[in-house]
Amino acid sequence: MDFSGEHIFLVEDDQTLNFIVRDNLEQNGYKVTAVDDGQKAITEFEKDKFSICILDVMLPKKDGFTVAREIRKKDDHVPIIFLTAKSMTEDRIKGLSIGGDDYITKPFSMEELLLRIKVFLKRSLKPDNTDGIPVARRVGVYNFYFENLILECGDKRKTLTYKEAELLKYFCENSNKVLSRSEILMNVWGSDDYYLGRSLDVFISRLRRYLKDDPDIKILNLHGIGFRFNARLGKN
Amino acid sequence: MDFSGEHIFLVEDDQTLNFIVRDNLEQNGYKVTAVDDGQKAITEFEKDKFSICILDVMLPKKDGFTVAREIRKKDDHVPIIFLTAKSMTEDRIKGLSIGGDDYITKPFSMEELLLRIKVFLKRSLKPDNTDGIPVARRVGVYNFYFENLILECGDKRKTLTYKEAELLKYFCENSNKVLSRSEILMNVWGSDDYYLGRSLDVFISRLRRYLKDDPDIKILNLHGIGFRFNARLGKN
DNA sequence: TTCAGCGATTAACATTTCATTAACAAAACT
DNA sequence: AGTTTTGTTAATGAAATGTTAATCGCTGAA
Repeated sequence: MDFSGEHIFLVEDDQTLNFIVRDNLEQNGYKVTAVDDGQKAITEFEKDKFSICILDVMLPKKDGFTVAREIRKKDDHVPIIFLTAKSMTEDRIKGLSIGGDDYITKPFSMEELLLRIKVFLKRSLKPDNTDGIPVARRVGVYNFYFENLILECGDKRKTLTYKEAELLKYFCENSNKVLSRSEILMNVWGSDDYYLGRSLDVFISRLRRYLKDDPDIKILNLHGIGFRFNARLGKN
Repeated sequence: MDFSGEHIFLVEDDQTLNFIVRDNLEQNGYKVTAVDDGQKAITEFEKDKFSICILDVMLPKKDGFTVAREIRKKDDHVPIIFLTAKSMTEDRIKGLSIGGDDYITKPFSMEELLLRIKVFLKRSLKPDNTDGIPVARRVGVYNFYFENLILECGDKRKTLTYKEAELLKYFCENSNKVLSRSEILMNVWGSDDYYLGRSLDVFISRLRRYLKDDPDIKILNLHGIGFRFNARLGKN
C-alpha cells in the first residue's frame, strides 16, 4: 500500500528525537510537519489538514493533552498518538489502544511507530464494515460461506467445523497451486509434525467427501510433495 | 440507539488515562465531566446530574469508595463503575462495592468500558419507557413485546425476565449471523468471563425451551465459536 | 429486623462435538 | 518384494455445550 500524500503532524520538543522521527517518516513517504512546542503546535495545526498527529506529552509551554484538546476542537476525528515517558503509568494504560487514540512509551522503536501509523491510516481509509453480510465464495457448484461455516450445494447445506472451513479457505486462496504438506500445516495449524500430518490427511479425506458433488473439484495429491486444489472459483 | 446527551462523570487522577478516557467517551457522543481528585469530585458532583459515574479507586485526598459513598448520599441510583488496580483481590472489590455497581480492573480496553456503559444506560433507560406503546416483533410464530417482557404464542403468554428479553432482542437484531460468545457477553452482559459464559448457556437453554413451539426457530451452536439465531422475523 | 420470592450466577453432572491418534488398507515409489 | 506415503474409517479423550438443581444476593412485605 502506498501512503504518499498522507500528512503527519509531529510535536516533539527534544530536537534530536524530533529530527530522527521526522526524517524516518519522510523516508517512508509521508509528508511531515514538525514543531517543537505546544504553542507553535496549535497555530500550525490550524494552517493545514493532517491525517494523523503524534504528540509528545511533556512539552514546554503547553503540555500534550492541552494541545490535544485544542486539536479536538478543530477536528473530531484525526487520530492522535501520544509519546509518553516510560515512568508514566505504563501498565495502567495498556489496553487502551482500541479507542480513538493511542500512545507509545519512550523509548520506542521507529518500526513500532510506523506500524501504528499504518494501522491508524488503514482504519481511517475504510469504515469498519465487519458486520456486513458474509461473503459467499463460489467453489464449483458450491457456495462457501466461510464466516458462517456453511457449505451449500443447491438446497443441501453442510455446516463445517472451524478447522474444515479454515482449510477449505486456504485451498481456495491457493487454488491450482502446489502446496507442500508443511506449508499447509504451518498456515492452517500453525505448526508441523508427523501426527498433525496424519490429521491433515483425515481432513483432506473429509473435504473430498463434502465436495464430491462437483466432479470438477479435485484435491489431488502429489506423492511425497503435497496437494493441489483444483476448482473453478468465483465471487457471488 | 442514541445515547447522545448522556452525561458521564469521570474521576481519575492519572492525567494520561483521564484524557484518553474522556476523549474516547466524547468521541462516542457522550457529554463528559472529568476531574482528577476526590475532593473536586464531590463538589463537582453536586453541580450537575449524571447518567453514570466512573471512579478510580485510588485517588489522592479521598479514595474512590469514599467518593462513592458521598455520591450515594446525593443519588441512590446513579450507576457507578470503579476502576481498580489489577492487584486488588476479587472479594475485596466485591465487598467494598455498593449495590448496583460494577468494576473494571486496569488495564482495560476502551471497548470494554464503552460496552459496560452501554449496558448500564440501557438498563436505566428502561423504566421511563414502559408507558409508550409497546412494539411487537414477530419472531416466527411468536409476538415478542420487548418493552413489556412478553413472549406470546397464540393465546399463551410467557413473561420473560429482563435479561432473557435483552438476549432475545440481541439475537433478533443479529439473526442469521454468527455471534461469538464473547461478542454476546460483551453486548448483553457488558463483560466476559468463564462463569458468565456458563450463565449464557443457561439462558440459551431457557430461550430454546420458550421458543420450541416454532420448529423453524433455531439457536444453533457452532462448536468453539458461538451461536447463530435463525428465525423468520418481522414487525407488526 | 427476618423471611419469602425472584432472578442471576455457580455448581454438578450428562451429553455432544471435534481434533487427534490409531489401525489398517491401498497406492506409489524403490 | 519391501518400504514409504496416502486414503479411510474408527477409537479416544479433552473440551465445549446442554440441562437441571443449588446457591447467592437483592427486594419488598410482614
